Amino acid sequence: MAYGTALAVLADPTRRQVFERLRGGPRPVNIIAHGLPVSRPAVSQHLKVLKDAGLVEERSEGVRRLYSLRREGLMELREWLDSFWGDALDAFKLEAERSYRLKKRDK
Amino acid sequence: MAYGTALAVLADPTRRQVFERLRGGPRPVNIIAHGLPVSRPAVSQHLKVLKDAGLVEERSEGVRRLYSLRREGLMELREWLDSFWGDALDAFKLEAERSYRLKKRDK
DNA sequence: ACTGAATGTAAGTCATGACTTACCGTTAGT
DNA sequence: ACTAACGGTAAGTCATGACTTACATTCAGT
Repeated sequence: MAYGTALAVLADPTRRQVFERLRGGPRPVNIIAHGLPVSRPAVSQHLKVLKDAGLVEERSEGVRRLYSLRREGLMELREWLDSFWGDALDAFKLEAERSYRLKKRDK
Repeated sequence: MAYGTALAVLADPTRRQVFERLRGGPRPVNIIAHGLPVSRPAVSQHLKVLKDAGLVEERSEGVRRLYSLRREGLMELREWLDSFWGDALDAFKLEAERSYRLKKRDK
């Protein structure tokens, strides 16, 4: 039931912002917190929650701790979502690929 | 940012149960509530939230109100999830299709 | 018209969890 | 060794939201 955890963890807007800031690659807490509307400790707490949920991983580098995305943590949630399209799934996949190609093109 | 709403709404386990009970087709509140660990009014409230989020739709039939899934309400969330696999998306799609075929086979 | 089934809504309670500030540990540089 | 930067943790506050019970509403059947 790990998709339930992922849902709960990503439901919080601030925590989702923290998560999204990791798209561009590993970042230290300092940088992640900069510009966010909450304090640095709050970001630390969010990162802990994200880490416990398997959505983020941590690597120590000297005094810094670099956090990065764990996309695998999203897999179960994705599969759960998929499960709502029964036999329509194939058609949906085609649609998803189409919109993906469109996005790719006008980049 | 409707995917944020979907995340928040589906984060609650009870509400998710309500949502999942609609997989089998439209159902009245009565039936949905039966067997759930909460009262019927609680289910009504959950259904309202789900409806406001566009995840569920309601059709009146006499004194009954039939609620059913709105899968389109999940689309934005799905696209947001997709966006985490950059160029690896194609590879992932193949993987998703593979596991889907497997599931289909041993049904 | 009355009754009962089905459901929404109001009001109030209570737990959870997202913050804050204060503090502590650890590493790097001088 | 001192100091400053980096970051995790403790403790306490406060708002949100998931429940409950009680009540109001609406339709179907007799």
